[in-house]
Amino acid sequence: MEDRVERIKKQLHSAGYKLTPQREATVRVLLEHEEDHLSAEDVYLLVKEKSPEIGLATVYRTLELLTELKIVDKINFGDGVSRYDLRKEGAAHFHHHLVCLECGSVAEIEEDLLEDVEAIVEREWKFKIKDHRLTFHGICHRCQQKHEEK
Amino acid sequence: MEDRVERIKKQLHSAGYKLTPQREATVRVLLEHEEDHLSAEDVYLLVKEKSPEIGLATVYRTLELLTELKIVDKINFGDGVSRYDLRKEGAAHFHHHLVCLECGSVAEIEEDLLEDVEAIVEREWKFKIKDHRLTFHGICHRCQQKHEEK
DNA sequence: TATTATAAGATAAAAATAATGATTATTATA
DNA sequence: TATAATAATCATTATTTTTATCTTATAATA
Repeated sequence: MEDRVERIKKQLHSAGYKLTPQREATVRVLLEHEEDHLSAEDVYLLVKEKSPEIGLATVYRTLELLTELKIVDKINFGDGVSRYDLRKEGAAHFHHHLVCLECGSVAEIEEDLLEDVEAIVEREWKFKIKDHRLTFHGICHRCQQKHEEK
Repeated sequence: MEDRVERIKKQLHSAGYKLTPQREATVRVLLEHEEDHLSAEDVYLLVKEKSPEIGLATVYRTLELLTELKIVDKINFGDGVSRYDLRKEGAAHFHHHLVCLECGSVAEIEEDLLEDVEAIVEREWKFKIKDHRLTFHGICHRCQQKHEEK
């Protein structure tokens, strides 16, 4: 945990920014909720628990900054709010998501899976891929089982 | 064009909705701009050119309805606005996008490309896939050439 | 320490979307 | 065809999310 904060601090520094207490608090919330997909509002409320004096605008600005530095990814599952997802360290590519249409759960897939597809796209469309977003919408295992029980 | 409107009309009917003049005007705008990725505002302005009496709320509701019926897909490229994209007829799956980070152009890929990946996800994660979203962010062919010229 | 730059906080503003309510149009039925 | 029931519309307002502004505070540098 501490070393990850430390590394993010360095990333900020090398881009000319500082890890202020507010920014650190925000980063820590993101680290503590790595599995979730928090909206700006979610992050704000969680940061507020520990640092009640922080402002919403600061959280927004921090998330924007972290997105710019590719420390987090801003994603949208179609529910109207942007969500922020910490990039895994050393991950060349953004991970994928499985969004359950019934219970709303969001699972992550770390494996790349797209290597072949990307090779095809780069070759056939002459498009230089920098990043990708892949989300599957469907029914998660648990919700499928619920149906079977009936 | 006419037959596509006709088919969308049938899709609406079979779901218990009607193709009102306002809805038809909206659908026609979508058909005429199939290559673009229009925001609700864009659609509204275009529909207004031909049917100036239409209201923004109607456009929003129509787009919502069309999304519900899977006639259009609501997508988000991360720029804050939802965009609406007509589903290709007979397309079992939503097409993919190539978003250029430099010029902002959005190209479409009709080919599925994900069959293998989906098979893996369904098997390994026991996730029943209903739909997917795949977007590549990168540099389009034209922008790459611009660089080479320099 | 004085000066300058950067960041924070609070609030207001903007933008996008959704909801409401009154009115009109359409469809089905008598 | 007239009437009732339903559905859709417009105009407006409200809500939600995000961004901008302005002042104050903090930190870095000369």
